[in-house]
Amino acid sequence: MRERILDVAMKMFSEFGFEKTSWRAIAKELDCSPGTLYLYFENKDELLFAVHDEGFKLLHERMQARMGIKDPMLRIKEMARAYIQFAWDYPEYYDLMFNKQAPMNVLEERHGPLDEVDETKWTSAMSSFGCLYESVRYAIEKGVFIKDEIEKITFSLWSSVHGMVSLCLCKRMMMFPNHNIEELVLKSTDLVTDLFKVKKD
Amino acid sequence: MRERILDVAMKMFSEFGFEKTSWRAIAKELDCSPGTLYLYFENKDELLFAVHDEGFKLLHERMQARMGIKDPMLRIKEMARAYIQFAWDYPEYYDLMFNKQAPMNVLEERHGPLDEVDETKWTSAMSSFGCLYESVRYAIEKGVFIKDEIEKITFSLWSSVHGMVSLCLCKRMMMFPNHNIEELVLKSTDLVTDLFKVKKD
DNA sequence: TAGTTTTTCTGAACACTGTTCATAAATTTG
DNA sequence: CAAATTTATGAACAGTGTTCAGAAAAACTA
Repeated sequence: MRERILDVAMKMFSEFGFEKTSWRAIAKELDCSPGTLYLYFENKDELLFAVHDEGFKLLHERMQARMGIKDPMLRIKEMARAYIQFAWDYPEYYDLMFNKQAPMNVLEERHGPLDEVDETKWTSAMSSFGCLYESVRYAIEKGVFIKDEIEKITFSLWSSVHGMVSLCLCKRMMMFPNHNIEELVLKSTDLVTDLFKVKKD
Repeated sequence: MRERILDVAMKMFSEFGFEKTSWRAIAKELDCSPGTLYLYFENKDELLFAVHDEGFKLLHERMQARMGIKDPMLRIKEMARAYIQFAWDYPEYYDLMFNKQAPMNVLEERHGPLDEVDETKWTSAMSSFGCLYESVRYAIEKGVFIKDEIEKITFSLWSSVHGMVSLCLCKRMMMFPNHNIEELVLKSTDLVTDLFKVKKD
């Protein structure tokens, strides 16, 4: 039953946006009363957390699938592409995973103040991040990426792509009229990634 | 009167967060009825748009103040710092300016679908962006930055910093435990900015 | 000043939200 | 079959943004 709710909720979130999908509407779609949902999710934030978690599982799948790529540069670029594609495919999940407060409230309730919650408490998100981290480490090891703190490089890379995607999804791209936005994102991602290459000439 | 409302609203948004500041609460603070506010703002989205606009004016002030810096590299770094500091100073405004839907709804109502709204309709935001764009152009002209499409570089740079700030404000930094987050942001911003320098040796 | 028009404001009412809880139905257990 | 336990209900609550007939205040006119 819990899975049925999650399933219906995710479909409705994808279709109408999760801000416009009310508790009552979900109940109606499932032919049950609003109260019933509370037997399976403590509140709306918990439902959103569950969706956010499923989203990370989907993202992780796509990133994990590229971990086999031997060429370090290609692997990172393909990962970035997968990340971007995920955002285009599931904009509502992406929003939940990286922008919204709601899912984080659950973490906060469970484990106290967020800045004291360590990475082991947010495993779904960590596994996706782990793919990128590991790939950056690999690229440095192979002498393809510049030598610097892995955390710094990983964070920079991730922030760049997230920033682009986020600005697009939040419709803050009016300063680039006459541009194919999705193409600009891909081109810029390539540019940034290339910047981390060691210069040898 | 309109300014008085805006003033009180901004203070309340800063203090309690704009999601938790209700129309009624603002009215109460102003000792007037909820209906009165509708004489000056058509709805909550318009109020949020006005706040978002004021936010951009503040940001633009800080960026404009750095336009006089002669050293291209230093200017861009100082601009990034100013941008970041703005986010730490006014997290609620930042959220409104770059993450939230609400203010964009107003633009959409006024000028149709967002992807058809050109940059002239979003002047407050454009002026801040213009500072960065101009500085990137300047850095390329002076031979400090690599030669590439200005749009691509500007977008990459802006996305990086926005991405970092955004991830911090949205509390998505648990993957970096034992890190001073604000320091990581500054160091990573420096790193990324330096990557755009032309290699001459 | 008195009367009329115009502007400003009110607060009850509406439709909606997430959430709670006594009650009822269904199911499992003895 | 009866008792106990699980599962489900839907009215009720306090909250949200928004609307609108009517009241108060201000401005203008005679």
